[in-house]
Amino acid sequence: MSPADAQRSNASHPAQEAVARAFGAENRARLLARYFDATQTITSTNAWQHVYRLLLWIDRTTALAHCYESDKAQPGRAWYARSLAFHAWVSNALNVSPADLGESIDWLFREAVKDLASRALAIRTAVYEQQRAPYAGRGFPEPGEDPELVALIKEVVGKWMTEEPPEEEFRKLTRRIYVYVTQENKRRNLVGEGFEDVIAAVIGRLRFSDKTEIRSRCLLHDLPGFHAPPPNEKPRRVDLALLRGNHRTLVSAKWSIRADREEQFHTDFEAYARLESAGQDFEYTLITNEFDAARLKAACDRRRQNAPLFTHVVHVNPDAVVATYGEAVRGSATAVSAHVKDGRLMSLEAWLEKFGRRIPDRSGASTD
DNA sequence: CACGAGCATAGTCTTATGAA
DNA sequence: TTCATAAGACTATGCTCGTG
Repeated sequence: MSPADAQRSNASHPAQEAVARAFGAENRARLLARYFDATQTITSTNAWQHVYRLLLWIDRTTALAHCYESDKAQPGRAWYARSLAFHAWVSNALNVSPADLGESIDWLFREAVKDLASRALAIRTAVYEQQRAPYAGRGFPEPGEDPELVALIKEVVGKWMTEEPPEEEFRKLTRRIYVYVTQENKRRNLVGEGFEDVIAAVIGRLRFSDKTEIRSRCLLHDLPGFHAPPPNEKPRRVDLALLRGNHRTLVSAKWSIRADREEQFHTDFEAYARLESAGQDFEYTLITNEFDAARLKAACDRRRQNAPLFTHVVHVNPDAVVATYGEAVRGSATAVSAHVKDGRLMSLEAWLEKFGRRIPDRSGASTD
């Protein structure tokens, strides 16, 4: 946190008070501190549970835990069955009923947006009146006017209405619906950077035998043993960097993966390798919550020259992927279950365990 | 404080491929 | 022909930072 950030953040802020940037680094850190301070045990084994409690959410169109693109997860389509299986698996693993899962997950988003809705609906009345004044009396539409949506509502529930609501109330309703629906689009930022934050927070709270320094979204050349890029090249950032002794792990943390974004894995690594200045190996590890078998397979198999691109490919919980695909395993899913079995697709737990055990004295030199 | 550029996050939508 | 999978393109959004 920079001095300016520290100055802005007021320690006496009550938890519910409005914050300037609900999804910003400062507020995420504040919320995560609150969450983890109230959490007794954080272990490699339950790390994935914290990830899901904090970040996983319910897809409103299916009312099931989100694991795949919404359009392919609609009732009757292939991923609806898998979404059901995933929902069942998560509920069971978190020890809540399928009906209550929604209240047990998505903590970070639900906390961050708590006062966003009311702020989105708020109108600075004086300014608003002034803005509309020149057009007064000309029948200009009011904000929230949406005859089609109103017609839809009336069509479905109208017969239960004892009287016709005033137009103004319908405008309030349509505005609230709009805010509610579009709120979902704001999730992406929080999931993405929040994923990095949560992993960093978990690692920071695990008791490793060796001290580990964790940096989020830092510049590559601020890490030991990396050059600054030439002036005509933009500086590189690393999602997550773990430093321990002379051991450097660069982590790419992606909640989900798409083909076009995969290309970046390669160009990022190419830059990292080219700008390496210490003449020593570094790890390049992917952590993801992607559920698509083909994308996971591609990440596991992706190569650079004569070696796998990623030192490790880590999934929040591969058991969830296996359970989601269920019995009907074919195509890429076959390869993925093989990768799970042979450890190429690692669980977050296994990766944290492995990381916690490693002692960086490969050279045999004294660490004193 | 307002504004915009630039970067970054992710999900959604569209098109291509291949198998039944 | 139909459908799921796979690959790729596109979009909605927020934060940070610099500028006026």
